[in-house]
Amino acid sequence: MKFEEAKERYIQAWGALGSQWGVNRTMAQIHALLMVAPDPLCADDIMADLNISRGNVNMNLRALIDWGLVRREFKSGERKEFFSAEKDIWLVARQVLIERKKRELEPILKVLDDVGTVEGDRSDPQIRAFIDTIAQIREFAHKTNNALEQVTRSEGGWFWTMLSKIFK
Amino acid sequence: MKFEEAKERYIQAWGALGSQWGVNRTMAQIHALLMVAPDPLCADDIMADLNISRGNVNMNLRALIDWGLVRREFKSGERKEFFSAEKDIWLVARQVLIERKKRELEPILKVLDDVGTVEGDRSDPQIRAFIDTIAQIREFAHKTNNALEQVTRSEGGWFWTMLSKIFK
DNA sequence: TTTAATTTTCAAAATCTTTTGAAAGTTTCA
DNA sequence: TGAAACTTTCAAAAGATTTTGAAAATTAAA
Repeated sequence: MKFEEAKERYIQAWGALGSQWGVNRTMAQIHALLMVAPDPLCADDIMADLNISRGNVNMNLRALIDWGLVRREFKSGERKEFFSAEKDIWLVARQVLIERKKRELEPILKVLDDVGTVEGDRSDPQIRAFIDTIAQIREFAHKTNNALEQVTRSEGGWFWTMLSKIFK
Repeated sequence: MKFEEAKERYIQAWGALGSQWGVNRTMAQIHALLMVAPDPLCADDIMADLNISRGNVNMNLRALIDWGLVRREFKSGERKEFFSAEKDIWLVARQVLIERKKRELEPILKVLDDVGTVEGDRSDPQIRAFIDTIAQIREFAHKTNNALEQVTRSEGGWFWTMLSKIFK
């Protein structure tokens, strides 16, 4: 396979993966592009490579920065901004876990804690089933949250450690 | 909080969570509803509860069955079909991991294996960076795939086991 | 077989999300 | 300061996804 074709296939696949996991396809594609770029890229580079508008590039770059996956870079002698992505995939995964935990797991924890305090007749099968299932989900969510907390605390080799623990 | 309000909050939150993770909001809501229902529900029950059309209920129920999260139930003396969801949240999580692994992780593994064989001048920084990053992602993806394979193989208490290993 | 109950399908409509592009804003340099 | 280079914003357009609802298909009882 030629380089251009391989790069295209990889970027498309990464975009599709993002889509399936609720991440904007273009955001994932920009991320994919930056991950394989040997040097930081500017907005025009990304516009040309992915064939998208300046506004689109700008918005998605800011989202990536907000997710902690992309950094602004300043090149001496250049007026415009450049951007680069973390290349260590373990650190990328860690950062994604940290953000999704904060953005998605923690808010639902709050809801589960709230609705777990429902008042009502516990002999009503509707209410009893609700309370039981919520208690179970709540326990699961808290345990998952704690596990992620631990796992993302250690910066280096955390996933290796975890994997070797699972397998042994 | 009253039961109806709590149930509503929980179903909305579950739907939003699904959305954020690339799952149809209504599909997640139907799943949420079935998880707290003490007995199997029929299409009309779900239509009434969530205020959605019959076609919508039908399509999303079939998707849930396809994901292995909902079962058809037959009630004696009743002509219509009823539906129930697995209530053990650990088994639900396991099933979701199994399906996402199959649907999303494995296809990208194939792409990474393919694009890793790119031909070209390794002294070109573009090509070198591409090959290096792909190799890293590929290793990560394969390790994750193997870990999930192991973790989802054991039916009971798998997650507990994993969690206790992470913490010890 | 006929009829009634129920489920499934899918084209069109509604809704939601993403993208564009041009105007406004900001920064840098002469 | 003024002008050029560059970035940001956001309303409108395009595009994608979801939902509806009525017709077709299926199933079970009479």
